[in-house]
Order: sequence, then structure tokens, then C-alpha cells
Amino acid sequence: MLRRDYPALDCSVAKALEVIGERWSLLIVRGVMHGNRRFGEMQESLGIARNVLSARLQRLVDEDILERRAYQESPPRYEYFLTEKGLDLWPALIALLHWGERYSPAPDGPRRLIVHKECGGEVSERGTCESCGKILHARDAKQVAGPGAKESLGAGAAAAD
Amino acid sequence: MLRRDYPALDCSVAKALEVIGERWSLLIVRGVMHGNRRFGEMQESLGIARNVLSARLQRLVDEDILERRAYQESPPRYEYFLTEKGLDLWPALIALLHWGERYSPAPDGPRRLIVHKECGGEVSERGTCESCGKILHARDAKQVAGPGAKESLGAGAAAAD
DNA sequence: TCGACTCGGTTGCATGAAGCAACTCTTTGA
DNA sequence: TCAAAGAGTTGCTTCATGCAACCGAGTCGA
Repeated sequence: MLRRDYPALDCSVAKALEVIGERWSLLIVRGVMHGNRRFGEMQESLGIARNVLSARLQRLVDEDILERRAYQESPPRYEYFLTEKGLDLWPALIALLHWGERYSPAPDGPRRLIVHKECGGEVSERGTCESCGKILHARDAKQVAGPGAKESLGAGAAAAD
Repeated sequence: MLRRDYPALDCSVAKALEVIGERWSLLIVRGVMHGNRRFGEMQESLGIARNVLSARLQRLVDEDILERRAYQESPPRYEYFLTEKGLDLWPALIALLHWGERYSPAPDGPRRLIVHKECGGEVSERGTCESCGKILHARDAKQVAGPGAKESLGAGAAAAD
């Protein structure tokens, strides 16, 4: 993206995209939701260039979507967590996830499912529980292996921090 | 965006973003939903470079998100319409819209509101009607002037074709 | 009939963002 | 003392974007 802003537009979609519309940004947020909190984990799981990852993390922290916390001093090492603002991207991610699944389905079915922590029901396109009907938020959902899962995905990481 | 695909990722969010994650793509889709169907209209309303608009429209047509229809022969002139696949991006756009409004609100309130055609209720972040509670789709909603509207937005364009 | 204008693009060039690889800095482990 | 891990940073190259100019067909006005 050249200029990453859309100066001519005062539309809220454009405003949202100014912040999270850059390549990789939303995938980084998704990764953090799924438990990739450290630089190396993100770099490996996304296959993103390190300098670009560094720049994106910086931007996401500046925009208050991620929060950087040291988990050890000397040498300083950091983890990234979602803020409320970041967690609130969950409905948009869920909608994109469902759209992607509908129109580019994996041959064996989705490898991961997002389910309601409480009752285990699947999360609908609108971010509600298919089983109990509740309107869910990021913290109410977790990821579990789906029918197309190839191997263990590790413990189904909590969707939130 | 350089390479627009994310080869290392077999995640549905990544798949969705391969298709509509390029700069401008989602804004073009939003514009078509709001009634900007012609090249010139889109170019003017978005302030996008013409060559880029041309490339994006081509891609969106190739991906079966938009459909190009001639509205006159000689000289050939075209309009772009959303396909079902394109219309199905509506929940994601609504989610982004709400996120943008929440975190970058316009000073006088939103300039446009998306409302349920049938009952006039506002559309929630989850794409349901705040008033009657129905789960809505692109065709059920329309755009009307909001409190922050500066002037007439033209007739509130139907969200669908 | 000539010129100006509109619409929907395409072409060429300059710029800047993304990718890749190599390097840094600090600490830990052998 | 040497290597490795973690979290970046720096330099260089390549490709996408933005801008402006051009094109081709038709249409309007005089």
C-alpha cells in the first residue's frame, strides 16, 4: 500500500481499513487471537518478512489494537496481547472467515472450528452460537480442530488473551 | 500489496483476504453496494487512480464478486453489479463499519446509517435489525442520511442491485 | 464538418511498500 | 569460548500504486 490512508473518504469502512487494511495486519490480529503472541511464532506461522512484521506490530500497538508486554527482562522479550479494540475486530474476522470458507472451502472441511466455550456450539457467520443462540464476543469463543485438521493444532488456544 | 496471496496459510481468513484484501477492493465493493456502479462514479467517489480501479474491477469480476453488464452498445458502456458472492460480503462490511464507527467516530455522528428496509430499524454490528431483530442480508438493508450528513446523499441507494 | 466533451479505459514513468537475506545485541547453555 | 535463541534492524531488489497523458468511439453544439 502506498499511502495507507484514504483521505477522500470519510466513511467508517475506510477508517477501519486505514488501520487494519494493510496487508498482514488482520492476519496478525487473527494469529494473536489464536495464541501466537511472540515475534518468532508469528513470523513462522505467517511466513511474513521480519521487517514487515516488526513494522505491523509497531503500528498495531500505536493504534491500540495490540499491547506489548515484557515477559522477561534481560534480555527484554515481549508478548503481544489484544486490547479491547483489537478483540472487537472479532465479528469482522468471523464474517471474513465464513465468507472464505463458503467460497474457498478446504477439500476436507475446515481445519479449525471456532466454537462457543460454554456450550461447544459452532459460531455462526454473525458471531452467534449455533447451538444456544447467544451473541458471542472474542472471549466467549475458542478454536478446536475441525474435520480437515491434519494433525494436532496444539491445545485449542483461547480466542482471547 | 506485493504478492497478494498468502501461500503459507491455509486459513479461511487468509483466503478471503487474498481475494478482497487488496487495497481498495473492499471499498469498491462497498461503493457498488451503495449504488456506484460505473467506472467514473467509482473513480470520483473513491479518488482512486484509474489504472488501479481498472485492475481491481477486472480482478473482482474474475473472482465472481462483481458482474459487468453493458448498459448500452456503441459506444460500449458498462455497469458493475454485485453477484451473490459479492453480496455475501455484507456482514463483514457491516462489522468493519461498526468497528470503524466505534473507534474513529465522526464528530457529528455517522453521516450515513444502514437501516432495515422493511421496518427502518438500524442494523447492528452483527447484521441484525435493532428494531425487529431479524437477521438481515445485503438486500434487506438500505442507506439513509445519518445525523452527521452534510447534504443530500442522493436517494438512499439500495444496498443490493 | 469541425472542435470540444464524455465515458471507460490503457500506457509510461516515478515512487514507495513488501520480500529476502544478512547483521546486531543481549543473554543462556555447553 | 563458542554457538544458539529471540527480537528486531539495515540494505538491496522487486513489484504494486499513483499520476498524468493518451486513446477510441460516440455525441453535442455551432
